[in-house]
Amino acid sequence: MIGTHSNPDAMPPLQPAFRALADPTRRDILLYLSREDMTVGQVADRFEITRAAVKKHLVVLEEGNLISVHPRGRERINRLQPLGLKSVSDWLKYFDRFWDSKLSALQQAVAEEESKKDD
Amino acid sequence: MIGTHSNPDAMPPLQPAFRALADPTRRDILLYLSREDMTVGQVADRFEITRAAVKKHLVVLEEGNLISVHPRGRERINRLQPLGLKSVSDWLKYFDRFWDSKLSALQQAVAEEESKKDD
DNA sequence: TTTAAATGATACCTTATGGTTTCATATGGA
DNA sequence: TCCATATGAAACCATAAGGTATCATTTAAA
Repeated sequence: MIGTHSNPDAMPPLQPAFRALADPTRRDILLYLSREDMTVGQVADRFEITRAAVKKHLVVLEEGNLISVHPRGRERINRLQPLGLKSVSDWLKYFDRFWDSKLSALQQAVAEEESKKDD
Repeated sequence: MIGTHSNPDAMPPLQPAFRALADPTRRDILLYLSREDMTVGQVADRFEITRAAVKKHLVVLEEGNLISVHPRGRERINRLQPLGLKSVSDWLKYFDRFWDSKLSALQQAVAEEESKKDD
């Protein structure tokens, strides 16, 4: 059997992380946070959408375990959390062999040749 | 500047690929296709949703350059296309240093200590 | 040629998603 | 204490997304 969307516990679920990464604004936020921790307001200043919208994105990122939030006084510091990204990276690693190995390259070449008339 | 969602040409755009990966059913389809090429019907047999729904997923996967489709007679063979996945993997690679290096581990430890009272 | 099989396409429905506006709350400073 | 600042939260909107049902089209096979 493959997948089944279920989460046999243990490591963090993939779905919230993949969901979070699906939006380009959220991916950009992650890039900003990879350079420095930022308050909600600081992040919002980088975009043209409202602070409320940015706040929503931050919640989704937090649900995906891609960032952690740390209250400091009346501010909330948003910090990149690598572990969430790692789980996604690990999922992708499975496919490494499909492009990284010479065997794969060969298979590709054969396959291409085999279906010249298609596509 | 960071991101900006724009695509300076050259390599395939990330958005369609990330979008495609956001759905658990589509990720499962990719896993199936990593084992063998499949017709639309064969893929549909693996799920409980209708063939039409599966077909839509396949279109999204194709738009994300994650699969290629090859007509053969009245069938259409769906094949995993590693290159689309690679672009996503490359995007993620940027974050490797945030969990893979010992420096990062140190930074994490310090950061954790620094915000014990939070969270 | 007639029919069944495999797929494509379209219309329609419900819920999720990304955004905005507006109002409430908490906290640092004068 | 009083006020400005930083967020949080809720209501509301338009559009995207995932599904279904139904009908058209293409191709293998009897």
